[in-house]
Amino acid sequence: MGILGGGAGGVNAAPAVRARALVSCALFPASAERIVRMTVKTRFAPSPTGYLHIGGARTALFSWLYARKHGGSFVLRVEDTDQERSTQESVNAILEGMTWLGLEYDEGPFYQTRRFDRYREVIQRLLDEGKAYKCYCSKERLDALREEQQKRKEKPRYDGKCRDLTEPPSPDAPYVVRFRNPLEGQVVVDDRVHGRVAFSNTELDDLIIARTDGSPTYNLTVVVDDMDMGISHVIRGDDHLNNTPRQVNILHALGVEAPVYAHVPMILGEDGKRLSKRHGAVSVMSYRDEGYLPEAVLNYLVRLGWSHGDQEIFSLDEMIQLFDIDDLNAKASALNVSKLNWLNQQYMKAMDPAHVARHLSWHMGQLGVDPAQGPALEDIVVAQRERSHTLVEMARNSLFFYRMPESYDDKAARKNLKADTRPALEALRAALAAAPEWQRERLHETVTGVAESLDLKLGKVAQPLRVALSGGPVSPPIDETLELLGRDRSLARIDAALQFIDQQGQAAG
RNA sequence: GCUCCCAUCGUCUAGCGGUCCAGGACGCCGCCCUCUCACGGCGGAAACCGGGGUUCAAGUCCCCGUGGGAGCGCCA
Repeated sequence: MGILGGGAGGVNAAPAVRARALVSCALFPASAERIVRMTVKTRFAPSPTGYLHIGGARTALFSWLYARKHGGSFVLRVEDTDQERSTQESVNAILEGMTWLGLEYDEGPFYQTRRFDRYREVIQRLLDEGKAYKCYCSKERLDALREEQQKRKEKPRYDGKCRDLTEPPSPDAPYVVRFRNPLEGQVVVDDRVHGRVAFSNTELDDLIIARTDGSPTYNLTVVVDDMDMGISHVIRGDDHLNNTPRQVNILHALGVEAPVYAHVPMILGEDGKRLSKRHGAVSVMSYRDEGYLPEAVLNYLVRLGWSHGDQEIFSLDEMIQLFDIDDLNAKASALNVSKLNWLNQQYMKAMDPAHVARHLSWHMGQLGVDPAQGPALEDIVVAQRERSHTLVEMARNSLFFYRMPESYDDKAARKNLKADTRPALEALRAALAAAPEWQRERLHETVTGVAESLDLKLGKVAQPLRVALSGGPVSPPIDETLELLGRDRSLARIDAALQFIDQQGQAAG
């Protein structure tokens, strides 16, 4: 079960959806048809000002899973209205991260900068309908206002000076457009992870929806896009929870229903503090660089804030089938590298070695090794996966299969490559040179044979041999190591070790 | 400062009023296995933030406190 299990997959999800829809029908017969037809559409809407953040990747994963589970679609939208900070490199980096994780989108990427005409149209409509107004207040006045309010220990907000203005102060005075937020009542958000959250309209002010240059702001573009794109479920970080009532008000002013919201908690660093660069791996691609399999990262992320009983390992199909927003935790969760390491190893052990080998190949390349010049990587994977947590670790520990170790591990050499062990190495060299068949079981017999003939325990001959072959105290079982390394390389390394022992002897004498 | 959110082992979590002297996982400790390191197996230490209620019964519901976090931009 688990990792490799294709199994039942998403097919089983369909009846569940239907069952839920039927319940809704019973409660709201009038809207039954609409509910049944409503297709799930989720979105991931990063702003391209950096890399794909691990927290962003998790909300993207949740959105993606939810869409997949319900046979809906997943939209990628690039929120690049801040033209100062948005870059194409960043867009590429985000796309690269999504691709590496395998979170393919069904629609998009849509760029907000290409939809300015549409936003202008909506802003104009709001203006025409009196649901928005022009504000001529200068930045200076606004700054002063804010400062004063803070001094008075009040929540800084716009005072509505231009709200009821009928004439502009001067014919071509510059202005921003503000949304006319309701003065009374409250906005209730039925959040799928936080439950019912009520905000009083008196806490909200008239936010700017168009800047002096006419460009739209975030709260406006989000609302227009979610509306136009038919987003049914907005799954995003809970740092947006406070923006939600404003967005709901704009949506209502536009005459549409708000989508379902699910504000997922943010991810914390290992120290429980807000994730930042100093925590190391914050970008998704750094997880590739550090040797994690995308499947393991996905599994790790899905378990952060979500669970299904005691199950720890989920195949993609299982995730799709079992994931539900209602099972999301409301508490922020801290990253835990040791658990990721464990999971990654579980995946390396359970997945098809050929698949793991493809990833390992990239890491070998990073270390300057051409895997074609040595044992098949698939075999290396099988030999090393039990003693590696990451692909980087696996690659480093496997370097000796592809090139002569530059030096011996100090401690290991002192203990195992010395005059005392020379006879064992010599005997091994002779026996291995004469071995009729270079094959694991035979090699095992050869090594144990040498040990017996010298009346030594296996460890007494295996360990010096290990150091001779690998340069250090750790390697796969000695027979396996020999088999993978091959006869020529093995003999050459024993010779080198014998020579090393002699040199040490001379130096000492 | 104001508003909103959050609170079970170190960490990720189970728990959806009685089955909890709180279960699982990672990590940690011990033992077993063993040619090294591991893997694996077995065992162990380790938590309901505090205080009030509600109830026959509270980790589970309510309130307050405390502690964390987020938002309050012509950023997104």
